[in-house]
Amino acid sequence: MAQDSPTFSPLYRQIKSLIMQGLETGEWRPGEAIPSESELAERFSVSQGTVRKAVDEMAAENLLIRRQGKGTFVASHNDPRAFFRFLRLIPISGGVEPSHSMPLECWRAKAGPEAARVLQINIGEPIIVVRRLLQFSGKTVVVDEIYLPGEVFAGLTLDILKDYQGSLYSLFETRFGVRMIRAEERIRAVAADRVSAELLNVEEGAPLLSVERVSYTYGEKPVEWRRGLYSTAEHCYLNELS
Amino acid sequence: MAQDSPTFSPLYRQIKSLIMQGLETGEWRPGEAIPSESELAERFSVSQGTVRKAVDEMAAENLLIRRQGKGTFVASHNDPRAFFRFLRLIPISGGVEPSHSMPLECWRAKAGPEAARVLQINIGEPIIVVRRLLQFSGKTVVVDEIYLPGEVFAGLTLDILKDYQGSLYSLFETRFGVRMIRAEERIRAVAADRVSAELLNVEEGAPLLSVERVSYTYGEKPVEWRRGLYSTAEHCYLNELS
DNA sequence: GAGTGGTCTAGACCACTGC
DNA sequence: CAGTGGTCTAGACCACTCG
Repeated sequence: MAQDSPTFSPLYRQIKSLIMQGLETGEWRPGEAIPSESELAERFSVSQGTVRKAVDEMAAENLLIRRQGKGTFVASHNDPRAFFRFLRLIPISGGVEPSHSMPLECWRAKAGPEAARVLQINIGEPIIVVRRLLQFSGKTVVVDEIYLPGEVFAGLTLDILKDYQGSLYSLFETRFGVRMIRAEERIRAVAADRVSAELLNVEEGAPLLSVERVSYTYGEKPVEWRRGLYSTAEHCYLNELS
Repeated sequence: MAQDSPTFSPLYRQIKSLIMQGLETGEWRPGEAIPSESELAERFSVSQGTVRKAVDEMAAENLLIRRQGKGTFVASHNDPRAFFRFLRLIPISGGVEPSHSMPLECWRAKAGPEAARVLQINIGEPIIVVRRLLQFSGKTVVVDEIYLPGEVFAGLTLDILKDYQGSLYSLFETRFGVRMIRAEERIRAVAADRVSAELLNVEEGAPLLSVERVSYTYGEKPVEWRRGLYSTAEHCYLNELS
């Protein structure tokens, strides 16, 4: 027999949607605790187990963080544990190195066809372009070019970037209320152009990793397009497959 | 107060271990169904919900596959849906291309220091080395060199590799009873050497993706060390971050 | 000790598959 | 229709954090 209710959605998913709404509307902000499971159960008139299943899924998606005895918290890029969530670069020699972001430029532009397509905006709409370096132990390992929709990040300047201590996504979150949830990276090998070669201190034409990233916020909305060139002389991109 | 029982392990994890044992010992083989939740609950003298939680975790780890109305099955690399689980290469133009593995050589050797370290065997122990190409739409995109512990894959020959229809991991699973569960890939950009350049039909010195993979079977045991050179002229390595 | 998340149970019912 | 996984409930108790 055919499926009885083609749009069947279990209760816990509806609860999940309601909690998602609370995140999107800012009812509960990154870093804050959401109400306890029993409170949510009462508010939504379901059993605690059903709330639990909704929260379980969201915790698995890195949207919420559970801490036994304390509560359930909205995930935040300010949390130092989240720092390497999107940066898969590690030193070949092993160990952990201090990293540092060094913004170079920040200017306004109009979206070309490609940026418009990726960011799902119209051609000609304002965008912001950022160029920056990423350094490990003082050595430049990544040169990034970052394209942001101007509407969302209105007011972003080089000074803001330079002054901010912490990761870029932490800045986006606290200053612009934009929380990156998910990203896709497309990786290729390319030859270093003259400018990048100089910045990365490698020969012109040396092989580099080209990492193109599109980041999404709530509702699968793309809000960042980034292209990075990684020098893999002393670092490598680590990926866990499972 | 300090934690009362430092080795506390919830019941569902113990059940999970028991089910894991069933997988490792081959009580239930890849592709087969494991007993129903109620059967397992009775066998282990726990409630169905506890079995459920154990199975949930294993399904999340791609060890088991649940199919409503049918049962719970041991994950298998023979399942066509598992084919792209470890291969993150896609055509830039989008779409799906037929891929084909072409083994070139297969010989015996003794483990050098590096292979021994990675595969956690002793230096000088027998290993098997395989060289092969991966082609998409008839074009060679990857050249792989694969190092396998000789003890585990005893009897592997070039003819076996050539005759087998299906993925390499599918062969390992059905013929040698070795199931790959997890892998780590370390990615760098390198310049094409003469031999690889010829095979991949690119210029010598052209930038290539170097993908080093270590694959693990049950018990975190490494059973494959692989180094691939990927031509990213028309393909790219796709990674989802979340 | 009060409050939180984490575990475990027992039972009812729903959705899907295949005979 | 019987058997499977999937959902939902209500309640008990455990482990952890903090004041």
